[in-house]
Formats: sequence, C-alpha cells, structure tokens
Amino acid sequence: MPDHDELLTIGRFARLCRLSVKQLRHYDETGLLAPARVDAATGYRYYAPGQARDALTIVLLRELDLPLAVIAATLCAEPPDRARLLRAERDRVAERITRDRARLDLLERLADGGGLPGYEVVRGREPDRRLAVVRATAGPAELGERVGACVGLLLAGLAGPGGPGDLRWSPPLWGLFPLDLGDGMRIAVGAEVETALPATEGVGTPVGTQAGAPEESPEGGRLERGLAYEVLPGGPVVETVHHGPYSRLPLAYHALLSAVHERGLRPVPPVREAYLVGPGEAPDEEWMTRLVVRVEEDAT
Amino acid sequence: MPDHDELLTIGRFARLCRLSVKQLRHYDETGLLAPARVDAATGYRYYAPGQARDALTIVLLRELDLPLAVIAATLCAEPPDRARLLRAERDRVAERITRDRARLDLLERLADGGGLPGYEVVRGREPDRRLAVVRATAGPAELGERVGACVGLLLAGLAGPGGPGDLRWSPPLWGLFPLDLGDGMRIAVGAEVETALPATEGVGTPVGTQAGAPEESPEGGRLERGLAYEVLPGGPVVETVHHGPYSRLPLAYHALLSAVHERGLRPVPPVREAYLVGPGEAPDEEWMTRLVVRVEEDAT
DNA sequence: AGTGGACTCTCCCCCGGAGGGAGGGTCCAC
DNA sequence: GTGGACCCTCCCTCCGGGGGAGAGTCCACT
Repeated sequence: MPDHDELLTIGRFARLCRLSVKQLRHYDETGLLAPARVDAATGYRYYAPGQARDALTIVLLRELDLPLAVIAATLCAEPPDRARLLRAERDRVAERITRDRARLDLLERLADGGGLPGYEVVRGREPDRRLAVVRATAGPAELGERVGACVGLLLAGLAGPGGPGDLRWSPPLWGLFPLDLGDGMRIAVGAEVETALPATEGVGTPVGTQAGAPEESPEGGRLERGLAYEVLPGGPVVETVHHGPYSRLPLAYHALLSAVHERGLRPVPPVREAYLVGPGEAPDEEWMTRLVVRVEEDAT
Repeated sequence: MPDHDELLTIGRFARLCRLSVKQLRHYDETGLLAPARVDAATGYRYYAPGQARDALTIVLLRELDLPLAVIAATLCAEPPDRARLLRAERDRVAERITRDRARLDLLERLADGGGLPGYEVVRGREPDRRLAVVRATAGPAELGERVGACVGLLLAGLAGPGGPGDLRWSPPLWGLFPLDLGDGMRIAVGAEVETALPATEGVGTPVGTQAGAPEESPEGGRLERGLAYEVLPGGPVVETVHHGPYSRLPLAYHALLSAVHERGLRPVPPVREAYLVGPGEAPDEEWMTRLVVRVEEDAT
C-alpha cells in the first residue's frame, strides 16, 4: 500500500499542492487549513496526504479569485449555502467584467487619440426647470442598473394611475448626479415636465438648495418609491455634449470639470445629464448626451 | 474676474475634485500631486485652482484602474510615451477580462452544480513517447496565447524546411506543463512523432529526466525558437478526460490531483494534456482533453 | 477680544494576500 | 558527526487607501 498516513513536511506538501510554503503558513495562521500535526517542541508543521484535497480546493477557488474568507466559509458550508456564496462571487466577477469593458473602451480612446479627445465646452444659462424626480442610491457598480430602474419607475409613474394625467412631459430625460461620484453615490433621474404644477402638488425640496451640502440632504426616504415634483434651479452653467456610449462619459466629465476649474468657477451639484439620443434610438456610437453643471453666480 | 489665484484648503479642493482628503495627502506623500503651497509653520496644505486639472486627470485614470505609479508616469510623459503606457494598461485590463470570463464560467458551473462535477479518474500506464517539442515560458495571463504560438511554431517546424520531412506526426497534440503552475510557468507543446529517428537526429534531453527537478532544467535557451526531439518517459499514470472549453480545465485538474493525493500517489511533472478534440474541430462544449499525470512507481 | 465649531495636522493601525529576508533551530543521509 | 537542506518566528514591503486618536489652527460670530 502507498503510505497513506505518512505525514509530510510543509515543503513537500506545498510542492504537491502547487502552493508556496508562505501560503501554507498563512493559511495556518488564518485558520483556513491547519496542519494535521504541529510538533510542540520544534513548531514544525506536518500535513496528512488527505489534506491535499482541501488544499487543492483552496488552489482552485483562489484561481477563481475568491477571497480567503469566502473560501473558508465555502469549505465548511452546506451545499445550499455554498451555492449562494459562489453565486455572490460570480456576480462580483460579472460586475468587474462590466466595469473592465468600459475601462477598456476608454483606454482604447485615450491610447489611440494620444490624449484626451476634444470637447467643446461652452458657458450658458439654464432656466429653472420643473422636474418629476425618482431617486435612488447606488455604488459605482450598480449605477447603470439603478438608473434604468429609475427611468422605468419614472415613466410608469407619469403614465400610471398615481401620476398627474394632466401633465405632459417632453424629452429629453434628465439625470441628476452629485458631484462627488466617488462613493455612496446618490442618483436621481428626472423627466422634464413641461406644464406648470399646481402649488399644492408640493414642490418638494428644490434640488438646488441641497447642492451646497448634499451630504446632509434628507437622505430621500423615497428611494425608488415614487415621484417627487421639484424645481431644479437655473443659473449660469457650463456644458458640453458627449457623443457615443455612456462608457466614455468619464472623458466628457473630465473635460467639463477641467474647464470649470480652469475658468476659476465653482461647480454646484448636482451635475445634470440630458439624454438627447439614447439607448433604443440609435446605435451607441450615435448617442448624444448633454452634460450640464451649474456654477456659482459670478460675483464680478 | 473669478478668484484664479485664491488658494484652497485641502477639504475644499477635495470636494471640487471628487477626491478624499486622505487621498490628497497620500498623493502629496508619494509625489503624485504636491500642493501649491505648504505652510511651513502649520503644515497646512493649500492647492491652487489650476491644480484641479491634474487632480481630475488622476480621478479619471484611477477610474480606469491605473496604478498610481503609472498615473504619475503618464502625467509627465510625452504623448508617444503616454500612448505606450496607456496601451500597456489597456492590455492589462483586456487580460483581466479574459481571465474573469473563464472564472465566471467556472463559478457558474460550481454554483449551479452545487459542487464539483464528477470526473472519472482512472489509473493506467503510458508508453514512452517520442515528441517533437517547442518550449515557452508564460505567466498565468499569457498562457493561452503562448500555447497557441507554440502550436503554430510546432506545426510550421514539422512542415517547414528545417523539419524532418521524412517524419509523420499523428494527432493528438500534447501539452506539457510543470505541476507548479503558480508562477514562472514553463510550458511545452509537443507532437507525437511516429517514425523512429536515426540516432544522429539527436534525442535531446529526455523530458523525463528533468521531471524530478524542473527548476534546475537548463532554462531552455530555445524559448519558442525551434524544435527539440525528446522522449517523454512512460510509466504508471492517473488520467481523466475533460469535456468542454479550456476555461473549465481547473475543475478537471482539481479532480485529477485530488484523486492522485487521495490514493497516496506522488505525481511526477510534467502534467500532460492531449487535445483529442480542440479548437476548430467542434464548438467548444464538445472539446475533449485528456489529462494525464505520471505517478511514481508503486514501491509495493 | 474671545470663543466655539469646523477644519487640519501627524501618527499609528487596519484591510488582503501574499513575498522577501534575517537570524537561528532541526532533520537526515552520508 | 557534519554539511546542507529544510524549517521556525519575526519583521518589513507592496498597493490604495480607510479609521481614529490627540493636538493644533482658522474663521466667523458674538
């Protein structure tokens, strides 16, 4: 019989399992894979050949980029829980692929263009706009999905029984975003409402008044719940038009905000996107998006 | 005129550029973006509005997941160098997408199957095999590409003027991989040669003798350069057949090596893959790959 | 002129998943 | 009994930050 119960030193076990000695020690320290026996006197770790199965599973799951903590949970979880964990990881990888594809597109442009493509950035003045607004919060990963949900709710709300049947809304759709898109992003999508609303409809908190300190805004208990009617204040703005898929929007924002700062202007959140030509209307290379950022009134 | 030369505190500048104070301090420490002025007495950092342009570029490039070091290089590089840097990053992202797609596929299987799919693992005995071999080294990312290059060189070599015109080679193609696929991977692809070679052709270094200690093998100065004629030694083996695309091969390796270890056997590098049905012959779900690992002779 | 609150400073520890190396102990075959 | 391979612990490094402690600063309002 082959030596089934012979214990292996860490080096030999590492070679068998395609792991490094450092990794095995690390897995021991973190409780992921403890040696079968540890010599109390010398501290030497000895592994049983049967442990290779767990070690190989760890190798497999690490190749799939699972965090060690998740691997640990997976190893000792029952099948239904295990499947749930694996699905969560699958979703994480799928999200990263989505983001990487957008990155790839942008990098392609930057590398081939040799620099930032030119955007014509112009100053202008926006009127106050009455908007029907649906709000949501989203991290960078779920942004697209959440915006889509908002648009759906918005159109349903405008058309449905709770909606103001006597209002007409006219394209384009607007998207409102806080300036600090980095984290804890809050998004709102609004369709411009052409008709004036009766004052009793409630004008809500004008979005503009939250602009200076959006962090303290009354955190929208209405997340994706229903419509609110708000007035988006007008004033001096800087704007540009982006042509192409949304994955390249960061380039446009870079150009727009660079221009704002270079002219010594102070942007006022939220940033506004107007979807002039969007999904379903044309191939994505022909989409057009107007980006508008309001700036503080020039004191001069 | 707007206040062009008014200096901004770190907090205000951070909000303008969608960065955190922590990040700005970090960028200062690493020399990526130093404040326009640092008060010598208090240590307060003050930024000029004009620095927002660089800061925004950093934000943009960080969204594209570029390492800070690369961003630093990009900021001060000339356009041609910049394009080169960006293309390298693009390739990196493209590689990650490729790997993530394979991961996604595997995770899908694992999650849906609720566990590892079953592989029939059998013991057997392989004869010595004469192979014409092309070698290459590759990291995990370039593996597929390098193997493809090897196959191309191999077929060209067998058919071309330098090749042994009087030799016939028969499918399937073999791939030889060291057991420790972790890093600094060396790979070899070989076609089995049917006819006996005249001794003067040179039998080269038999792969088998390198197996025990592949690290010290004469590091193949012939990387992707030309053919070598080698004898892959036979002996007792454990093998299984994998059905489907190569992205799911890790599952098969996991099953195969688990079985090897559970039976108390010692694998002997290299691991061998025989491509029974491969790309170009059928849709990838119908590919078949035989995985063979030689084990030490049973001393019993 | 004082005061309170917002802002900023440095310093240290934390994350994950390791790798590198120093300095010293252990095992085993020859 | 000895050399060399192997193993131990401990600490530092990477990347791109986040969190918090404790102390100092700035500014607007009284």
